[in-house]
Order: sequence, then C-alpha cells, then structure tokens
Amino acid sequence: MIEHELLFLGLLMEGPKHGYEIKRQIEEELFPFIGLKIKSIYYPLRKMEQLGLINKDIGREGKWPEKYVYSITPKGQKIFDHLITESFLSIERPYFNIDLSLYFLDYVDKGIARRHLRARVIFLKRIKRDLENLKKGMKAPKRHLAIILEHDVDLVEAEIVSITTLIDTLN
Amino acid sequence: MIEHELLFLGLLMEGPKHGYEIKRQIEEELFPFIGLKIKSIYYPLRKMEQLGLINKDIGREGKWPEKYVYSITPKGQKIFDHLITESFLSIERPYFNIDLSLYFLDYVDKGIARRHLRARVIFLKRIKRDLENLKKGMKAPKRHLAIILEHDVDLVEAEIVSITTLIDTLN
DNA sequence: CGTAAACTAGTAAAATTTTACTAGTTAGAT
DNA sequence: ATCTAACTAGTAAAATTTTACTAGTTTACG
Repeated sequence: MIEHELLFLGLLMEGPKHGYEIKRQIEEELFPFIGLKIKSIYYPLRKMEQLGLINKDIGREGKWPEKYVYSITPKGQKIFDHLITESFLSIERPYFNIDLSLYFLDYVDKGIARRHLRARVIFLKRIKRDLENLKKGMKAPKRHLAIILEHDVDLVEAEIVSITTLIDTLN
Repeated sequence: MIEHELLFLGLLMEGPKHGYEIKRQIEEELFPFIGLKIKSIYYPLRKMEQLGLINKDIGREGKWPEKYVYSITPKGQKIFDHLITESFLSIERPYFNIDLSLYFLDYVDKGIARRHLRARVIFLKRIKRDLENLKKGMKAPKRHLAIILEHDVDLVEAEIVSITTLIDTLN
C-alpha cells in the first residue's frame, strides 16, 4: 500500500489526471522502469480519496462523457513528501528475487543449476544492452529516467559479475 | 503467490515440518536474507494442500498435543523444480525499490534530496559492513547463505557507487 | 461509411493477505 | 512450586488485490 500511495501521489504531483491517464502512465511509462504491476486503480484511488489525499472532480472536456479528474490535496502532498523521504531512507536493506532460489540451491542438481545460472547471465547481459540502448535512444533526455536507467545498468552489471563468480565456485 | 509457493516448497524440500517450525524458519532464518514478509502461513498451506503439493499429517511427538506435519508430495517437488527454474530464468528484469522515488525526484527539493541520498549511502555502507561481518561470523559456513551474502554485498556496493554518482550530478 | 483501436469509467465477485485474536502445552528460570 | 517465554495450532473478520466483466465515445483508417 505504501508503494501504491507513493505511486499515485507522485503521478498526481505532475498535475491533475483522470483515471485512464493514470492507468496508461503506469502501464506504459512506469512499468518498463519500475516494474510495478497494478491491475486495478479505482480501489486505491477511492481509498486515498477517503483519506483526503486526493480529490475527485468532474472535469468535462469537449463532448466526452463523464471524465473524473483526480488531483492531489495539500494533505496528499504532505504524505507524498513523507513517503518519498521514507523510501529514500528505507530501513529495509535491499533484497533480490534470485536470493530465494539461491537459498534453495542445494535442492537443485548442480549441472542444471549451472545451466540455469549461465542462462541468467546471458539474459542479464541482454537486459544490460537493452537498457544502454534505451538510454542512448532517449530524445528529450528525461533526467529522472536517465538516472534510473544508469542505476539499473550498474546493478545489473553487478549481478552479472556476482552470478558469474557463483558459477565458477559451483564445482 | 509464486514466490510464496517456492518458499514453502523449498522449506519442505529439507524435510517434513510442522507449521510453527515453518513460521519460525521464515521469520528467523530466511527473513534476514530474503526479506520476505509473511504474516500468515495457514492459508497458503491449506491452498497448497488442496492443490496436492503438500500433505498434512498428524505427527504426534512425545506428550505434545496435536502436531500437524506438512510434507512435500511428488507433485510438489515437480512444481518446486519448475518454480526454481522459472525464478533463475526469470524474464522480469530486476527492479529496485528506490527507482520509484528516483522517478519522482523532480518533485523533491534538491537540497533535501541530496541530504536524503547521502543518508542512504551511509545507511548502505552500514549494511555492507554488517553483511561482511555476518559472513565472517558464520561458523558452519552454510554455503547457500554465503552465496546470498556475497551477492548482496556486491549489489549493495553497486548501489553505493550508483547513488554517490547521482549525488554529484545533482547540481 | 463502417469498423477497429484506443479512450473513458467503472463494478461484482473471487482470491489473497493482513490484523487481531484464542487456546492450550512445555521447558527453564527463580 | 510457580511463573514466563517459547512452543503449537489455528480462526474470524477486515482489507486489499486480482480477475473478469460491462458500457459507452471518439478517432483514424481503408
């Protein structure tokens, strides 16, 4: 929920939006960078409206039928500040999906594990390449996207090194 | 759900266990490494039982009252193999919590952002130190734990570099 | 002109997760 | 001898998320 709140509030910090636009932005703009999967937006939006973090107003444009416009309230902005601070200072140390599998590595045949890990490295390299191309291909260099991409590239690179070493030690 | 299934099945790969033991292991052994937060175990266990992935038998030990023992079925083992393979080859590229905040960086005062990011670096360094100490302090060097720890150290290190660079570019 | 794709807004029901409890046993400390 | 912490097993209700739909509008394309 915390992440969801930060997500919706952050999107509304840019300006008022209607639901479809929020959904589209999450699916098309944020997903490739953030990997948040959000299947429904109306329940969270209603919740946050009840909490007074956002407003929902009728905003008719042209001949379109109803079009509800969501906007962030002062209280919502305060919460946004709070959440983003919390996220920056997030007490949780980072965790990585693959770790769970590594924890159970003993229950996997060594040969198979090695093959899987090699495949993972190849996959990670492809991702790295894609990310770098994506960064190059960005026209109007959106600063925040560039930052995230660099961050991702670095971490993917680290994972490649890490897994490669692991493969070698997997006697 | 996928991750939960892998978690429970993996724990049962080690041998039959009762619920409390599973809970304890998640909270005390896995949590520090994996960071999975699981508040209740009985619903997932019942679910997996219904799916035929695990068995639940009465296993009385000593004078203790009822003690239900969960164990993995052949079908469960098959699913375990499948899930762990999937996880190794996981098509999703890695995502990082902080990225969402970075995406919204423009809505944060630069000075504040810089301070937050510096604090994060300090925090990451402490984590790195803790992880290294933890690795040193391990008596019976549990191989899988050591692997995860190294992996984590590398990635935390990468994040330190990444965020440090970011701070510098934050004019 | 017709039609398909994208725009707009949801809801109802199912599934899952979280929270807040209950109920009793046993081993170790005082 | 008794009290406390850890051991054991849950359930009920609330909250949230996911899935699978409905319903209509506008724009672009052939």
